[in-house]
Amino acid sequence: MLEKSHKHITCSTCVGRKNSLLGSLCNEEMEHVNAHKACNYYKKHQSLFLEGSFPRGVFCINEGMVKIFQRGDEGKEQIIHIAKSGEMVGFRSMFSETPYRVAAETLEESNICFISKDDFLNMMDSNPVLRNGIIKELSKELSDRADFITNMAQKSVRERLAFTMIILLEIYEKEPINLSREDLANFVGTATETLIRLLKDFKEEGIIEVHTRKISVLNKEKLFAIAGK
Amino acid sequence: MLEKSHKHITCSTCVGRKNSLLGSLCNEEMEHVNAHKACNYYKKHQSLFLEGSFPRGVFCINEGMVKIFQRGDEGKEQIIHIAKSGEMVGFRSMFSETPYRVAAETLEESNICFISKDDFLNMMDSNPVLRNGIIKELSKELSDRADFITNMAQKSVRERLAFTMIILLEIYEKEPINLSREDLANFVGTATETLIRLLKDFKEEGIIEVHTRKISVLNKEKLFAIAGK
DNA sequence: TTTGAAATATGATGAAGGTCATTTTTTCAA
DNA sequence: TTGAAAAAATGACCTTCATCATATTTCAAA
Repeated sequence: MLEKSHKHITCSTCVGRKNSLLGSLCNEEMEHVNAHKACNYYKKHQSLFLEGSFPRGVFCINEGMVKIFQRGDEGKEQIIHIAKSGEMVGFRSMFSETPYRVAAETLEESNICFISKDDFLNMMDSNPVLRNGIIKELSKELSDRADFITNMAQKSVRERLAFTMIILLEIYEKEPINLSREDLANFVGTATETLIRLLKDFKEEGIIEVHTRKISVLNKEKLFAIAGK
Repeated sequence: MLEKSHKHITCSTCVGRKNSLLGSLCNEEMEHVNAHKACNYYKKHQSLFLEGSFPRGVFCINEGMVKIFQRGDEGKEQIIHIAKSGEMVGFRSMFSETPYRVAAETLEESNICFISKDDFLNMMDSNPVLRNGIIKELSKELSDRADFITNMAQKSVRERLAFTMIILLEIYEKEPINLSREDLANFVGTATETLIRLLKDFKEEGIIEVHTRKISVLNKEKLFAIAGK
């Protein structure tokens, strides 16, 4: 149930928390976060932060989806990651004490809480499990991005689309993939027209089914085969 | 001076240490590392670790250069990073407790020390400055890789070559860039033939000067202009 | 110094995919 | 419900770059 007002969202009942980096907090810590955080309802296409701005804390997604992207020289977006319920965004640049080099924007209406930099860093100092979880997460993402780079460099758009759809399948779980063609193209790293043509191919090959903008995967195995491994 | 035997390299006299993540160690910690680490001389093109193997510790480059790369489906390498004196490699996967998804290999003869996982993790537990340095480094690399992805997705090979040469300029400092055409192509993410043709263009445009395999940059500004920002 | 292998270089060719123009469909607010 | 704007789809065209073939140069070992 999406809370459309600015009402407070209680950490202890947050659906995403159990699988999140904050799952390790003790009751006392959680209560502290709960008392100090700010909760916000975001409409579709609202910005969390912009490239170039300075991090003031971390965003914790209660419900909804957020794209993390960079704008290239000609203004075209490259989506780096799509974050969903339970994930935290905005803490990577916070550690390096540099301006954001990526931007974040909701893909759908979302409830997102904000924990201040000080509160978060204090918790990290005092909670080794949280700390190690963060380090692990950063390391995992580094590996993911290495894969991303290699895919970009060596795979065809068709292969990358298949790979991207597998990732989106995990993000959207049972739901059909619900992204604009442009966002999907910007995730795959191609032109919108090319993406649309490839979606048509996939449709004709019986790999996917499309209802207006929503895409359902019918044949996951074929996707794996195309993506290569 | 490159130590060509397996002689011990003393941390306190290590040229790279002052700028390294281990710069924050106190004397006691440094002595402990010094007493427990293993030092090795590597020939050119020797492997530090392979994709799929399990991390047992971190490699600390005293002298030399190491390429970090992934092998794509057709066996073609994609170079993700080139590490030099003072840098540590191999700790990213160590934190995530997963097999390496990248491989590391020397680009030239090198002296590289090895610190065991336990020793390193213990230090991280007890030294907050080291810990924060690591987190900061991981975050910085995440940003760099986001740039890398966006470049791959949106820039032409010519633009990427210029960008890559700027990075290499920082790595090689005053020295001419000394990489095989194949490695350079695998860093830029293109075919070796295409890379060679572009180098010829750069040469004709007076941007670089080439002596056999060594490349000197004559006009850094032009490189920046081509790379775009 | 010679010789063979590896690295570098060049040429020819074609496919992948980007761009621009235009049409069709969907969405959303009035 | 309708009309306008945004999104999606299609077509035509052309540039970039990968691939394959082959030539030339460099390097190291005999």
